[in-house]
Amino acid sequence: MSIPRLLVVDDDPEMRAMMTQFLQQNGFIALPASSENEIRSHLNTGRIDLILLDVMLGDENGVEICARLRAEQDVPIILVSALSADHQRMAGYEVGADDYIAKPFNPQLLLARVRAVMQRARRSSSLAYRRRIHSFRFDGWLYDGKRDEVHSPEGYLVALSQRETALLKVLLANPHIPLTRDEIVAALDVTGGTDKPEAQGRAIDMLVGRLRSKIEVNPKDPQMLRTERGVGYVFAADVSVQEE
Amino acid sequence: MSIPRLLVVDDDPEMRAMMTQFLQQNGFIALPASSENEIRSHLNTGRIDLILLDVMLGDENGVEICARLRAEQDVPIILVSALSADHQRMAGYEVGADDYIAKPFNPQLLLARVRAVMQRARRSSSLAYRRRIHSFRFDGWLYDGKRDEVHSPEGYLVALSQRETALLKVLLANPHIPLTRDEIVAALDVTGGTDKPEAQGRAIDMLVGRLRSKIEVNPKDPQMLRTERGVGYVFAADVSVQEE
DNA sequence: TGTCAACGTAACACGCGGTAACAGAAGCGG
DNA sequence: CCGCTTCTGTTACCGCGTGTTACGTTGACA
Repeated sequence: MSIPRLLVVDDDPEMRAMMTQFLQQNGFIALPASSENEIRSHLNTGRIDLILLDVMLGDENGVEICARLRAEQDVPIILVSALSADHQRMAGYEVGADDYIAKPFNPQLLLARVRAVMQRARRSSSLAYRRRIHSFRFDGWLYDGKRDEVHSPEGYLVALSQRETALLKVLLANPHIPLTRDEIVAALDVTGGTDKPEAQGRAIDMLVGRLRSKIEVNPKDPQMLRTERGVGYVFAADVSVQEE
Repeated sequence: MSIPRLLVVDDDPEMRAMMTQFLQQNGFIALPASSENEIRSHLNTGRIDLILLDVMLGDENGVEICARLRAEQDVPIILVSALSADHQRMAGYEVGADDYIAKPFNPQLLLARVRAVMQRARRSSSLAYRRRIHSFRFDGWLYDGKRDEVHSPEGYLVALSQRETALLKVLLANPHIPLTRDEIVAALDVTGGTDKPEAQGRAIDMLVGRLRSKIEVNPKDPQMLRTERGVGYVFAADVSVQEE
């Protein structure tokens, strides 16, 4: 499956950072935004699968923005607000929001809602779903999101295990950012491996090593999957998204 | 559009009466039901636009019923429950419910949710209103629901057993989402095989294997019926509904 | 240069899932 | 009633992916 691209709209920089970070850790691509203009620019330039929209946006109003977007586009929207009063909720639904979450929220619940809404959207049209599948290019390599396959620069098909593919996807979604082992574990648990709650020993190191042995020219001197001593791992390749 | 027809499923007669009455007063046609059998009889005899399904149904379980219905039909479902714990919510969403309401609820909120879900269903193409979906196309293959037959991309008629066909239908109804063995078992028990209550050993694995051997080009490297280690099985083909 | 923690990885262990072989069960024709 | 066939669940075996452990290596820092 392709990696969902979410737009996180909140005028509080701290809140925005926290949410994007959390979503990134869980395998999503999360893009920050803070105004209606930014939302529109994102919608015009790239694919967006779902918008998390704060209701209180300084001088702008999330509910009204939601109404305007709904009038034009079919992108799923989840409203987020500190006001959980019923009438607020209703205002959200009446305006066409797909869901409504009250702040502060349980992160796991947020994930469940996001998935549920996206699942609904997917079910509603396999055509729209097909358009969402995309591929990545990185340093001559190609990850084909359609078939979940990886091709070397020479065109050979490289067989990666499920878990290795999952790791690669997490890296592709977070290029140039150092990921701690815990972050990777969190992201992989979503992508679907065995779910041990915590402390998986050195499983991540092994996984990284195995992936390196398959996609690095010289695994002893990794160029793409670099290690940041004391921190974690960084994907240092030039990553570009390949629209299908 | 005609007047929406809702199905109110609750085992408490008083609650049932209250809800149907309230919904009737607000312009809906509300039909009472108290068991899975009654739901199915309604779905078979007339149009139902949305089901309000109580989670606690005496000896039956709303969540499981929801899973089974979802496997076959695309009717919108709102789960209703006295338990509002987060994990309960998630169980509902995971199973494909369109929304989840905690009892006791604000009547106005109930109305808002019902309208929101139906609005969504309408927006998501007319799929929800095709009560009887007969045929599916998937990766060149054709499942003819009218004759319960499966045709290969080359046009050959492939003979599937009753149980294999049932599994295929469950998969077609849930493309791209991982189904656990338990979910598949639940769905199949309805679709009509032998009904052993629980724990069917590895029957599902066998069934999947046999279906693979018949519809996969290379059963050793399945492209459509993929396995998600530690989770279950995913139908990864491009599925499109074929209007009759 | 010595020390120690972090990292790489070989070797092992374990559990999930594929599947061959077998066993009932149900249908069918004689 | 008896074989024969077909369908389907059970059991057992095995391969493979993945986590664990152990040990060697590297690199930062005093």
